[in-house]
Amino acid sequence: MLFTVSVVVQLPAHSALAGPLSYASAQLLAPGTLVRVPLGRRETLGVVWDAAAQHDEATLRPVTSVLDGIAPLNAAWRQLVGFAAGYYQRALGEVALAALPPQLRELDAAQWQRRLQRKKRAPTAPGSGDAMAPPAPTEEQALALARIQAEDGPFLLFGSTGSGKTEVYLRAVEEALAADPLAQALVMVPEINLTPQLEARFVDRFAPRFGRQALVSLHSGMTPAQRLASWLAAHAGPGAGGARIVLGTRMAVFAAMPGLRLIVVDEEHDPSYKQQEGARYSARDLAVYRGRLESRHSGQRCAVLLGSATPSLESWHHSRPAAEGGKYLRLPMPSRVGAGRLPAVRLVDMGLQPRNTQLAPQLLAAIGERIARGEQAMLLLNRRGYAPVLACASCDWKSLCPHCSAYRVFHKIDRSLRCHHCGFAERVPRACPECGDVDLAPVGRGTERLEEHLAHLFEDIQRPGAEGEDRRVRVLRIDADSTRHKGALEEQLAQVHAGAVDVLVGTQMIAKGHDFRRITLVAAVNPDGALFSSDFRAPERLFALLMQAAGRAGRDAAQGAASEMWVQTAHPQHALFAALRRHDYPAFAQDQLTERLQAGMPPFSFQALVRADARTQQAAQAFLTQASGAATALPGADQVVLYPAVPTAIQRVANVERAQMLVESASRAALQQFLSAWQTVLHATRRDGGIDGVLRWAIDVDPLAV
DNA sequence: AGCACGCCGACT
DNA sequence: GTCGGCGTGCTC
Repeated sequence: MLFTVSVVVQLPAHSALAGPLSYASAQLLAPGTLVRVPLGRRETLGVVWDAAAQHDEATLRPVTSVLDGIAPLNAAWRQLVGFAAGYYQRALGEVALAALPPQLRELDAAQWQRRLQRKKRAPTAPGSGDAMAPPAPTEEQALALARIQAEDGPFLLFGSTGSGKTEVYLRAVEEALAADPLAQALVMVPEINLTPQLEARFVDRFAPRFGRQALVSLHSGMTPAQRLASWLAAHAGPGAGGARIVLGTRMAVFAAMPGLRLIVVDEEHDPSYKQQEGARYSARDLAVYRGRLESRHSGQRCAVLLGSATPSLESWHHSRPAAEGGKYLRLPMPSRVGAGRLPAVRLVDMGLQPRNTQLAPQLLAAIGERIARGEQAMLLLNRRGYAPVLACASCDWKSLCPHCSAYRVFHKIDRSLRCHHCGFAERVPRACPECGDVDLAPVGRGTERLEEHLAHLFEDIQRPGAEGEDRRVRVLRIDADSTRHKGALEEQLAQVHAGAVDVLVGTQMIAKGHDFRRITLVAAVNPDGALFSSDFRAPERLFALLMQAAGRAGRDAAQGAASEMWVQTAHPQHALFAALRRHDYPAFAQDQLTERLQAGMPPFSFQALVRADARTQQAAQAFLTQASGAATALPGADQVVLYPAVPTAIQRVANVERAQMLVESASRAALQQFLSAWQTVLHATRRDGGIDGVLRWAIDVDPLAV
């Protein structure tokens, strides 16, 4: 007797085979079982999806092998994957297989057996249990924890920088795990860079009690073997000697965890939670959905805890009072732990400075004072390289990228012109390629140039120190360029912590999460770009960045009162800065939400973006226009607005022209219904629409940048 | 997506 | 005369 099983395999949505495939099997295979199946000429990993049917069809190819020793993926996991595939408009198999560790795909039956044998060693003994006593929770923390215990959530922990959100996470995890020996917790952070310090805190707290192997990490910086090991430990669960706590980046939202009872999303506003290729899911939104699913399937609550000092406007809006329709429970923690006060915000009106002033004299003086006192300053400039453009003084040549509609950035360190979009790099020409003039001048400023400028300004200043000691001012730059090599970021951060740096210059990567105790002055050098950006979320990101940066300063109680956040701006009267000055996120959010409501933008409407890549801009737009013309009668179309096709912000990247079309609706359900119907039309338009040179297209649901 | 098959240019 | 370019087409 042969059974028929349906199996999902990795095939992209635009292939003719979108759904599960049918195979024959001698055994009855439970849904969620991992199998290897033949597909065309190759063999591939698949997941059994539906319950087996009983009829035997002789025509079906048989399942090659079953990955035994690994429990079937449970119903909650399968439903999460199914939901994500539907919501983000991707093939089921693509999402399912992308959610599994890549190495699992590569192991054939024999290799899998060998790995199983190797893994059969005694589990490590739990620790001795003598952890350092954690600090007593503050009143605010205790109150937040009590509500997390007592209510359903999802929760939005709205805690200012330094209010001790991490301590709340630690205790919430502790309580969740204590309630049930089989319980598991998932804790997510936005960036790999932030995992080591989070890991350290969790290991300190939990390794003595549960053993080190009870904590595993999942992020793209790990080797394939490590990722597989972590994933298997999470999937095995505490009952089989596996993991109790999973720490990770957005990919961890898909970790198989049989006993999941708590999901924490730290810095929930961070754009890194949105995947930017393939299935463009939001790990934060999926976390909320997963919490509901896990609760429903297990009959026990799986709590979801989102945390931020500057929540996304979506989450903030969701956490309005329940009487007004709010679905999340807001838990405010306004105070800073340890009496460290938030820094005073000082706005420098750059309109009053001579044109092209890079650093205002009063800011320089303030930095000088900090250095003289042996304190540190941090300068933020969101532009790496020396100058964003190199231009000829006598003709109109500029350092345009030959492959993109963008300028190549001048990097003085290796005298190169580098395109930050396609990677194309060349040595800086000796003379203008157009007219031969040797006078090529950098236009605008990046971190390299700021670093150089500061070194020059402080050339003759001596920092305090003993006689005979090298007392020159030490400037360090940290950005994607300075940290390209493995371990470089850690090494540079260590220098800052050790006090071997007086002035730190960097991009936003230094504003996030790192705890610099000796920094007492933070300055945003040129943040104005975001004030009048065409991206309606730019102010939200700027506010979050500045608040987060301000939080870097004055963490040390002794210095807190004197620490400062400086902002150089040509628009000091802007409402964003007024709110920043008062550290008043709620006021800022209220302003923004009012604007969004009036303009009918998210969270008061729902959006999707269809992006098309083509050989010519004309083809990319024609494809979208034609597909939209054929969409008027589709279900949901009457509640959906299709905007005209437009070139993307950077119209050409690596010689590919890109266009996009915004789709908007006041109803999420209508948008969903429309998009899934429209997929067919888009496929057909690509296939036989008669437009040459269309390379690919993709839908981005809930896009972050429109 | 892979991985084939399938027809036209520069080389062991 | 072959090796190999990537253009269509199929995979339960």
